[in-house]
Amino acid sequence: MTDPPHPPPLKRPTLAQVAALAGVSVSTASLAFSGSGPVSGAARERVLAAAEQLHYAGPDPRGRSLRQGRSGIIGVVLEERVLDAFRDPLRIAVLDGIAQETTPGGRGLLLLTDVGESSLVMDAASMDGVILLGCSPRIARSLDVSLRRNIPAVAIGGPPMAGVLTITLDDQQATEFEARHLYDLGHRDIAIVALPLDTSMEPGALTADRERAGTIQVTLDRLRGARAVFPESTGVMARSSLVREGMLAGHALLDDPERRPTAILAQSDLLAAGVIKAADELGLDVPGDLSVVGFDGIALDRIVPHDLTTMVQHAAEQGQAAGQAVLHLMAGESPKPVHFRSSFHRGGTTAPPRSRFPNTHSG
Amino acid sequence: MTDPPHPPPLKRPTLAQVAALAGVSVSTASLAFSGSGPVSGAARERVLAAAEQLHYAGPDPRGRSLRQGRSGIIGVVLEERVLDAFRDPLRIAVLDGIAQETTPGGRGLLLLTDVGESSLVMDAASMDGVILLGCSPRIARSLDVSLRRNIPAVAIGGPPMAGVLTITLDDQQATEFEARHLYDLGHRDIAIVALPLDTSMEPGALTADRERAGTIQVTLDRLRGARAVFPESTGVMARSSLVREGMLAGHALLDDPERRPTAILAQSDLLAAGVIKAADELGLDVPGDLSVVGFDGIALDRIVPHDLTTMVQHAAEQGQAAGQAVLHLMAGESPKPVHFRSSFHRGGTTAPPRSRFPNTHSG
DNA sequence: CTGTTAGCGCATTCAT
DNA sequence: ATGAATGCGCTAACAG
Repeated sequence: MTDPPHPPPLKRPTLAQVAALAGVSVSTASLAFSGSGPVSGAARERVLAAAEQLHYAGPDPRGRSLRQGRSGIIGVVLEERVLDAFRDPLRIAVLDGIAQETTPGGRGLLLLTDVGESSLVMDAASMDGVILLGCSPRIARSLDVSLRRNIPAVAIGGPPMAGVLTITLDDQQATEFEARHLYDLGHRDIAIVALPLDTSMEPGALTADRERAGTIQVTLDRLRGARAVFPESTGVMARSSLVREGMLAGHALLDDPERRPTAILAQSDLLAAGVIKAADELGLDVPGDLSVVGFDGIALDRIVPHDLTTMVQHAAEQGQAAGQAVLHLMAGESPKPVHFRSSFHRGGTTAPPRSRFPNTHSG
Repeated sequence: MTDPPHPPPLKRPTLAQVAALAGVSVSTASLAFSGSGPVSGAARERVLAAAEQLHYAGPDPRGRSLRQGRSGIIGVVLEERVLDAFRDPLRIAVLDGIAQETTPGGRGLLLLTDVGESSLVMDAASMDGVILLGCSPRIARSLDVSLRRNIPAVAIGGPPMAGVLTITLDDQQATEFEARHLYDLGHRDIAIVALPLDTSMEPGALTADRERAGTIQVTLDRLRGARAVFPESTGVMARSSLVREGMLAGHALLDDPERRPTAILAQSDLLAAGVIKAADELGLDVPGDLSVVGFDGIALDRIVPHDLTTMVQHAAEQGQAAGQAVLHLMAGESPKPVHFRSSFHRGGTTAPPRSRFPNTHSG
């Protein structure tokens, strides 16, 4: 925060000046703008004319916000830089849902990226409410400030936190459902392509050590769901939810024909798309040689020509629910916690495993 | 704005209360927090202790912002709803560039979607500066309010507007360059897949009427560039920059073998990817049977297995430039206008057209 | 219908 | 090094 000492504060006309020019009191002028009180048509006319003449653009939000005790701004905390956060179509859909609910009524969304000196931002910004996207414990630090300010907070996913209305997701159960789907098809040797376990972790094999050090709830939950069916399953951790990352992971898991799993459970659709592309490059048929499931249910049908088997998340609705919840909290109400369930989409990327021993094929 | 009458303003501790508890004056307490003046270590200690005890989370941004005349908030105006705006990877990159430059120093980005009652938001939000993304004239209305408030404004692309520092792009020249590339390869019969001409326009054929009614600068500029080389060229207008839309457009242009162009100039890489997919579906070889160029230079190599010939825009840098410019304006300086040039990327999706009359093939 | 009064919470003079 | 006073621009009570 080493700005030049005093960025010259532009001089703007004030309501008092307008009132003076119009020959009315400030309160009358105020009413003329807000329309929330009885003002004679003539008075209003004069005020507006005076405003026009002075290039007065309406009440200054700063004064208004100080007086009213609210700013009309809702913060959205992202855990990554914008580029990474919005590369994920799911997150965009969530944000869109939030925007749909909250921006009517003259409210705005303040984007806060929780990187570096973000706590400064949370300090400096005046928000009426805050929505948290993403959910490592590091975020708790930022959150702490909001809570101390008594700013209503809503989180989507993530661990339950005191003072935060959390919109809960079924990551674990949903993944377990998928895993069971693979199990029921006959798969016994599956591999996982996981999302990052921690923001500061390098991608690589999914070792027990790294898992223990993991902090990102959604990754851990989905892992847990997979382990409920395949306790010994392992795999690789990707750097982020990107097709490219999925390809790298896919090659890591599939390049060696000796140790190929019969199915891969990817923790996002984009990762799954990458895995399928890797399989394509290796000449493997999906689902003939390899079953693949994703997670999210984003429209992927143009990236890979497959109809991906996945768990569909209702992202826009999650965003809307978060938006509604924070508005309710701001109004002093006590909205009930919401839980979202994913829906299973049986696409065309899963099938029974090809027998390892074609000659025992009892057909 | 029909909120319940009086959303109960949460009671938060004030600096005065902290000062009282600490046994110092408010000004001393203020200095203890801002650190911008001489305070004895002992006094600071006492103030911080008192703050801790009262759960005081630091100076309230509202009072501070009113007093200092600035809020630390930079507005970003989008012309569409979040979902549409951020489906475009280019826009995300631009936003990321903006964030990189502006969010250090404790500033936040306020997302303003210019839909519906947006002008309310521009009225209500206190911003120190504003950056405009997208550029239909409708935006001028929103802008008007900011300008009247003397809020520094920077636009990326779009028509020059009074009072706005515009970061100019070379859409027209860049498209002309691409068109000439196709011409030089021997193409004489090309079709255009255009971005929307107006936010309220249905997709369909690119007629002269619709073009005249077009309002979106970037689309018009790129059309103009194409026309500089192929004055008679026509094509279709897509609904937005999406692969799916590109496929629809591609089929519209390619399904009838009798009237197939030898090359398609798409106004975005995503549209180009869709065109290529449509060509694939029709059994057409790219670039053998059809040359395709895009625009933007986003990393597309995982969506279609082609290396797309395109004009690379330096999106992140554009965002950074806009961020820097608005910061300079806020500091009272007069930054110079910036112009960005796209770079031509010769990929593998363009080649000379196959002769229409193989038997005249003079090889 | 209109004007008067009184702060909202804070950073900043200018004294001491 | 500290404190007292001032007002940033506005809106909400209340009084007329």
